[in-house]
Amino acid sequence: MSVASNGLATPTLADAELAARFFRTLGDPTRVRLLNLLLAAPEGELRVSDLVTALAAPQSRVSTHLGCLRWCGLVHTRRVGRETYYRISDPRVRDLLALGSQMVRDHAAAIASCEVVAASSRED
Amino acid sequence: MSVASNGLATPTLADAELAARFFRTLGDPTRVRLLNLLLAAPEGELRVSDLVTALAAPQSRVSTHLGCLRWCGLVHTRRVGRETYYRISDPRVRDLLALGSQMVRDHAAAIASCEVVAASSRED
DNA sequence: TCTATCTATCAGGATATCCTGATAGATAGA
DNA sequence: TCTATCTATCAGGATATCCTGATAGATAGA
Repeated sequence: MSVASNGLATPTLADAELAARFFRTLGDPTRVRLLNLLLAAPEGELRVSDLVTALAAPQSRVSTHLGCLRWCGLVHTRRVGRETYYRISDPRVRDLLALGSQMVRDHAAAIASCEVVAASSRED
Repeated sequence: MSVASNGLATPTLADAELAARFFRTLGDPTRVRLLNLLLAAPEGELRVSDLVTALAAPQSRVSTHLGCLRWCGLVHTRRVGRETYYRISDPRVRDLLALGSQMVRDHAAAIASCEVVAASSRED
């Protein structure tokens, strides 16, 4: 990252690609729900089976998305016997989701109808 | 959105879908770069042609992504003759990108190698 | 040891997202 | 009026992302 003459950071293309990839990690409803469930968990952690129940989604889908979140460093795991406990690993995840949710509230109508990039050839 | 017994907000599925869609808006490197350029612009705004030059990207790509950002309410525009000026419309965009960049710095290695969901059948 | 349970991962297919090059509408200036 | 410029949008194709159902490995308990 370089610093422009106005003092603002100007990320490089590589920085932008990483940032975009990072935001895409938050760009799936199942992952958002998983993170919210973990953030709201009384002990701060839940097992895969708890999350499957809470989401009412197929176990394979839950595990795959948890794997994504884990790989990207947003959650970490603790294995006990045949169960795996998941927990948010970075407190900023909460801030990020809160900020996102807050903005969504203000732009809800626009975002709901917003097609990413190509807005034409789909009925949606 | 409902509020759980522990006082934490538990977004509904619809909320999660909106939030995910919102984060996907930030999930493309071209859009991240456009937002960063606008945030760093001296007057707070730039024309499409300025952005095309800065990104060294095809004009159609720049315009399409700007259209996406505009549609989702992150930027707004001002037309002067045949030129269009773009400007960040919500100050929280800066906070969001800053928070994201900060987290990326700490998780860079993981995120760089992180495949979203399906991690197997691609060489990348 | 044998069986049920928990989780991670794969295969195959569907859809969303993105790209490039071309084009059309509007406008400025000659 | 005529031409060059600016921007938005489209068509067609490529790739990324996601889904479901099946399966394999590990472990607990009978």
